[in-house]
Amino acid sequence: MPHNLPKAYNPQDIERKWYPFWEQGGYFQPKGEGQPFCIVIPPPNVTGSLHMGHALQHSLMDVLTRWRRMQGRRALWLPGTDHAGIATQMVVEKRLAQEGIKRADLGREAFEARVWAWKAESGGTIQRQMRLEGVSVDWSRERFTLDEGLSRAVREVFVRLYEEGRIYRGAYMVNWSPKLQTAVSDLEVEMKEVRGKLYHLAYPVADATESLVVATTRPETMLGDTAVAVHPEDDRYRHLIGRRVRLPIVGREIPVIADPLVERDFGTGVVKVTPAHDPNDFEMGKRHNLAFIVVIGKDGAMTEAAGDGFAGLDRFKAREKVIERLEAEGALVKVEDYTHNVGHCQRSGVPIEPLVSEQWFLDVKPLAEVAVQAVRDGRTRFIPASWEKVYFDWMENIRPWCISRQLWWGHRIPAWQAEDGRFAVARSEAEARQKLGLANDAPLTQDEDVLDTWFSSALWAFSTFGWTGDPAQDAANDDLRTFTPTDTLVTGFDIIFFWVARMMMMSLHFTGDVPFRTVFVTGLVRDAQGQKMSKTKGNVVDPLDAFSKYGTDAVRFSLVSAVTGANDIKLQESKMEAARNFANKIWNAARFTLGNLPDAAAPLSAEAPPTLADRWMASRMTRVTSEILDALEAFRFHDAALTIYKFFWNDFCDWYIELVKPIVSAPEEAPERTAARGRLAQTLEQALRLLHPFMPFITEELWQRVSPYVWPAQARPSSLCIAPYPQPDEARLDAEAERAMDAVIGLIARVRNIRSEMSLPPGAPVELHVATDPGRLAIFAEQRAAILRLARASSLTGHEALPELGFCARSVTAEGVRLAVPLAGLVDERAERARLEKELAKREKELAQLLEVVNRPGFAERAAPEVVAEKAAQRAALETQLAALRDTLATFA
RNA sequence: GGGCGGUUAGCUCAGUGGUAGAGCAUCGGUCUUACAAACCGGGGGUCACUGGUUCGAGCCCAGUACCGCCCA
Repeated sequence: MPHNLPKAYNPQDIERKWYPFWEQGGYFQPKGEGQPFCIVIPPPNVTGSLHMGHALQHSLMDVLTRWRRMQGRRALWLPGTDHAGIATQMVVEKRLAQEGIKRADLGREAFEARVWAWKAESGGTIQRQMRLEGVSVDWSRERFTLDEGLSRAVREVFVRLYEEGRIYRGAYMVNWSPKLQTAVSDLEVEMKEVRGKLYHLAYPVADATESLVVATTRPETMLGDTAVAVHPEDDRYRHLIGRRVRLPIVGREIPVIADPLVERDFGTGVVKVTPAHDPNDFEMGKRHNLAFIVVIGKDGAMTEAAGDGFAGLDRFKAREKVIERLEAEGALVKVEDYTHNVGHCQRSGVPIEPLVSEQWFLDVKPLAEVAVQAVRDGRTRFIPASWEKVYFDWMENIRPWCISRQLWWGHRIPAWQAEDGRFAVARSEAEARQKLGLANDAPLTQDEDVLDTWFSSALWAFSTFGWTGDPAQDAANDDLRTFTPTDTLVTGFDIIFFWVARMMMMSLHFTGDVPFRTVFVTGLVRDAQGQKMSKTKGNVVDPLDAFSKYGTDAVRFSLVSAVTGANDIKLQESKMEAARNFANKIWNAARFTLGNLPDAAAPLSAEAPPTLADRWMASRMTRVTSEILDALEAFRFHDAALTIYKFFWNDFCDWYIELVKPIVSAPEEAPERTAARGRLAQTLEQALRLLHPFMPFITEELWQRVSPYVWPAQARPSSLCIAPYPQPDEARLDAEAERAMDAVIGLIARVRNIRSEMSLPPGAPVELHVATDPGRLAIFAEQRAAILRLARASSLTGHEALPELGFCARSVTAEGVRLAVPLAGLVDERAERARLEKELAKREKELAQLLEVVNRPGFAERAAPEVVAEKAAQRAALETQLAALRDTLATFA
């Protein structure tokens, strides 16, 4: 017995040892001359740790990469991490806060040093965890968004976009997070329904007795109102256009303007205009040359301009106070409950303050058009394709991207200002001086802001390969030439806008090609109840806990099996348990196989011809292999996983192993035994190769043990990861063997059913009589031993027609094979009669359903000929079965 | 308000227009020396609803209800 496998599969024992073997063996580096295959990883937060979403996506990427590598492709899965500006800075600030330190106390340089220190301390966690996942990434090509190379790419891209006039700087309305003290992009604003109030305020018209009533949800901004507006075609107010109203509390006189942006049916149809604090008002303010009065500062508190009694108050406190004052002045007409959507900072949760601020913007519109076209042309496709519409909709309504952040952790904007106030955007300080025509020692100050993290992520698909932007250098860059455009991106739908769309734009703009050919979109991993996992809910499942509980292979398999389209996945213990059981099944099938192999690990000769079971197995293997390949090519992960699961468990274990058992474990040496053992080893070996992308650890462990019996020593690959992925071999398709096996399996199943239904004692041997055509009888005769053993029969007698056998249990298989099991003395006749009636009823129902189809008017003429023929065959088979059952029942009367 | 997705067995979900499937759960029986994390057998479904197309609809079309997500 050339193995010492423990009886039960214990994942811990085997999962530790293979990753170092693979990594040290360099198996994950692209090799050879095969067609390249490349995936770049969505870079996780460098200081983060693994969650179930990673586990899902990494499992899928690993399936694809390992599969392609085994197919002989020059496969590269490039890993890396993201500096995650806001998230990381927040964590470090929180840690500093525990020491009672504020970021401002430290100053920029010291703070940055602290972040790097934190990165050094916590960094590496996710890489270690990824190794536990078994991901076949090439660590030698690992990248980090703040690496020198990637940073250079960021500067290059920034400078070029600036020179092209696509990046510009200016004071515009942005989404300001008073908590984070930075601008954020539109995407980082989450609209939340808020139950608030709608305040109706009366602004008296100057030199008149009437008032205009405006409705607002944010009365505190009235301190900064510089107009009220009505719709130009609103007859109710037409006469007031151009007049002035007096702002309560403040006393300022402001104009009544007409603007088509005003919604006539909102409130009274008159709106207050606060150009400095509302995006719509900002537009109106510009159109009508209104004054911009900033009454709310970046800290969310009222400014001096808000006036006495308000300056310094928090914006929400100020609201209360404004209301008090308005009420006192009699300007508060009414207050009603009002539910509306308010933008909140996605990261910190606080309400966003729209305010005007000096920021850097990227005009993405022209880039978006190119990126849309690439998907329309099919140069990049989304799977499922329905996401393309989402992508188009967003891209077609895209607005300038605010790319500057008032943070310290990130890529500092490559813009320098001279003492005279002029500034230059450049790749370096030296270049800036040159551009400004300054001396080498002239003082310059670099822009304080950093870039949105997603700006560097947008370059990920080419910056990671060492792109420089210099045509000569890039042409000489092997990796860049070989692996871009990459093949597949696997990512969540939640970052299609943040990341996928922006990579499309940047890659197309700077490399002239798409970043990837296919985007496979995944859903969210939710908890067993379908709730989104979150720390506050406490329902987060740590993948590492799942790995140690069920085994990494099992968790991976359960995740991959759950992937259908981009549907969300509910993480269920029962699914992981089932996968663990599957791993155990594989383990034990290998134990059986190895336990029947000789000590000498060498390929076994096959001097005996293949048995029916062998031919059937080979044929099934071929079919299953092509089904798996079809599924993988089409990203149907669930189908691929389920196909191999059913094949391994139902075909290989339940039938093939059971059928070869007596032969392979025969006590005496014989060519048949050697051949059977060899074929068993080959089948297992091939199945392990099919399974490897899904369950890398257990398959490597077992393959290392069984492959020496299959591969000649010189030809044997040193690892399963580089062994060839099975190819369907048409020559091994054997319809005849499949038909014969179906008959054998059908017969055994009928006998087992009789046994169980008649409650025959499990050990009681039964005599089995069968009647069918001579061809099948010959098959049964040949398979006699197997039938006797698996049906637990003591004898098998073939007949042309069943003879008089006394009291029997009788049945008929789907193929029309009649069978009888004499039961005299074992059970009473009524039980058998009841069983037969039940079966008869079942078949009659089937026939009735079938006849309904067949006899439908028009069926014969209009249905496809194959279908008509198939139905006819089914009908004949059913009628044969029914006749047999009725014959039998007649003997009871 | 616009768009997208979902509604199939007790639960979670598959399902290419041709007699509804899986895993778990359930019921009955088995320690049959690879595996009790297993084996053998069984039960369980007006495929949300209403129309339409078709010889034939879980699948295609239109609408309704409920649930979820995205965008405004």
